[in-house]
Amino acid sequence: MAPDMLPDMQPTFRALADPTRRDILKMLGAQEMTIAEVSGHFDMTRAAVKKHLTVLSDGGLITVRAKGRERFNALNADALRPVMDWLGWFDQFWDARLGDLKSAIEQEDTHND
Amino acid sequence: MAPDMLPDMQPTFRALADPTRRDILKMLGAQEMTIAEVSGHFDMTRAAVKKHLTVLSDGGLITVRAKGRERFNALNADALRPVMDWLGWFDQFWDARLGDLKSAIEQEDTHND
DNA sequence: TTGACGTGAAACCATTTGGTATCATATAAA
DNA sequence: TTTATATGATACCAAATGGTTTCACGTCAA
Repeated sequence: MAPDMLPDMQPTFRALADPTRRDILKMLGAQEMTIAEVSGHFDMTRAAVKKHLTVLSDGGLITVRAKGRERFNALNADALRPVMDWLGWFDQFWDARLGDLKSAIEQEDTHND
Repeated sequence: MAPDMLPDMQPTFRALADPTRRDILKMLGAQEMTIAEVSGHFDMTRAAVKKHLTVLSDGGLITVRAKGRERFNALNADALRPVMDWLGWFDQFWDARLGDLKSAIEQEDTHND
């Protein structure tokens, strides 16, 4: 049972720390978009949006597919898994108002330690 | 049914974006600590740690209780709730490997829209 | 009362960050 | 082929960030 190589979450947490980037992620949840399309939703230059997309890509949160001269940016929600897991550690300190749900999850995840 | 005032998650996401601060949060999960105690675990000055604690406090992630000349910093895990909720929106894009758990959660949370 | 101790706060510094403008390059269309 | 389009990349800038040092202040103990 070698310990799993845990991914470096830092670029992901970093990517999530900016509100514009969080908005972009939600937008990409609806559909994949080119840089120009994403830029159309914000009051900033395409270059600035491009930088945000690079940070999101560094965090693994989006994937880029090239087609001709266009680049389609798509959400990669799986990159949120390590973040969710990290946050999940703090479940033990929450109020009991979600007790039912919590115990269900813990039972399901018992083998995950 | 007035829409809930959603908290400003930005200071919380910001606070989570730094690895030192994430480490501090986990430390405070074990026990509340003074600044000096927290500082003892890091290779940086007390002043630097104090700044991190301020950022964590701004994000609502810790509470500070004064006793004499000491300040006890305690974890406030409830501030992670909005973050978890925000991330939870992306569940719909995950693989189905947790399908059982997911559907259980969704059923439980149906009234939460 | 006099120190020692724990903390707060300010000034300062290098680096990072989020934005801009500008130019280069590859592809699509006329 | 020529031109328009979509993107990449670079230089530049102001502000924020993460760290330091230094000093002031309240509290506990001799």
